[in-house]
Amino acid sequence: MGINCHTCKARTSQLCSVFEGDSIEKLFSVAHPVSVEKGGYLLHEEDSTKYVYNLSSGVSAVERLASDGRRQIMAFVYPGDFIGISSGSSYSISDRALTDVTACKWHMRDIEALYETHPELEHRVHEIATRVLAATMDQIFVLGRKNAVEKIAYFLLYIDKRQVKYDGHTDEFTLPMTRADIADYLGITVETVSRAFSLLKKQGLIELSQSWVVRLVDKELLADVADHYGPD
Amino acid sequence: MGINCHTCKARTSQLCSVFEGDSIEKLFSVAHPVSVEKGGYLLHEEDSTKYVYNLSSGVSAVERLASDGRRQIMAFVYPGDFIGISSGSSYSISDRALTDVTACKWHMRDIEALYETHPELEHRVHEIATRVLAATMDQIFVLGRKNAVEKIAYFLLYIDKRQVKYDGHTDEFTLPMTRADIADYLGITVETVSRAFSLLKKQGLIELSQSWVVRLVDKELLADVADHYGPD
DNA sequence: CGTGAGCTTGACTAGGTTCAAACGGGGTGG
DNA sequence: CCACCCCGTTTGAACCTAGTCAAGCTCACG
Repeated sequence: MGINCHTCKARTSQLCSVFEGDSIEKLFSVAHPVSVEKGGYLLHEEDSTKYVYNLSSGVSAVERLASDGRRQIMAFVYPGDFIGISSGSSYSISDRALTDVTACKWHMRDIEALYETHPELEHRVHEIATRVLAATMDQIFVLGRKNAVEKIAYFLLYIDKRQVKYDGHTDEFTLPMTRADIADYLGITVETVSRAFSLLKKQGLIELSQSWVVRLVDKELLADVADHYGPD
Repeated sequence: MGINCHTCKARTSQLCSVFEGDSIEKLFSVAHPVSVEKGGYLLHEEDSTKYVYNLSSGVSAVERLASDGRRQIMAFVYPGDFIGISSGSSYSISDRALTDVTACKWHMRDIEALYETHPELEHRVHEIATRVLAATMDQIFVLGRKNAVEKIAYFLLYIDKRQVKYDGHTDEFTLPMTRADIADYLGITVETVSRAFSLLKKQGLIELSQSWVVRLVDKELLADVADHYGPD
């Protein structure tokens, strides 16, 4: 899998950054590198919650699937992000790779063993949980109280904050997720996502060179739209 | 405020139960009892995150208010529940008392000081955070992928699980929140909440002796409705 | 007994879903 | 190499769920 801490995109993540310089080997020595190809699952609902993951490369989606096929994506996961925070003995969520993905997997027991020599580690794990919670609260507001266009504007700014930019173009990025994924993240349908993209394009707030390559032309205005769009 | 650990409804909460018997005084001695009357706020968005709260009596609502008046309730808080898990230096949420409320307030520093003598305490705090996260994930699914009737059925079962029952009636309870609160929790309008209640009543799944006194007649069927309601 | 906040109900509207068709681009096999 | 096909996307039109606006009701409280 060729994961190397020194070149890893997650090197500066909340977890790994506790270990400076070569001491990172202490953490890496108990890590189990995993790689999953696009469409596969890093994590299944029914899996035991013994393990936690730190994404090294690629993008994945934390999702829940109902018996009748309705899907809800809880979060998109980027390099350095954490997966596996859970209560109970099995996850109630799955994690699907949107691109080919590599990650470090740890037995939670091994992480906890490092708490003694690196007390800061425990604080970080706790910090990660509260940060995830804060992001989740944002999403609750978006799902409950925003209309389709506001949701898409919010989504684009959210992705913009996290996504690696193309070399020259500061505001252009490639979406790793399909329209269906976006729809399932925002609680709307594919068609509505597509119509909202078209509308923002027509208004000149964004440009789409390919359907999955987005350029944010006017972030200020986009933020206004994310705040409020509609009559008056 | 007359809070007394021995009669407190939160005595068996995740936090307090770490201290058995009279040792609870160690926790209580650093607590600041607070009481807020119906409609008041325990917590404001702009407040510092130094403090955490454990509700002793009453019910409150964790909410976020947008500048244009849109409100989203993140959770209803019952005795024993925690408030104040947050990242950053100020809360991005408020907590409004739905009834008269009493709570224990601690400086987070004082709780952390107790970690040394009671290591279990730190685990509990962490456990609380992950539990809150799990509940929040449930809500995301509900907001994103359930229709109005499913939302109400889900809501009633959710309240049923947490709410104190009337002496004789095992399945009858009093709602501390208004229809508007329910609407803001589920991301719908007051009218839609009211119509869904009427529909469930007409179908014989619930009874309403007063608009705020609910009896769940058939929980099994209600659970089915919460899972799926609509065409086919 | 009157008042008002909260709840219910009705009629209409609108935003989003559903169903359907057409488009586009990338990959495969002839 | 090109044609074809498939998957994801876009667009259109009809439909429907939930929102909006408005009126009337209930009940606790002064």
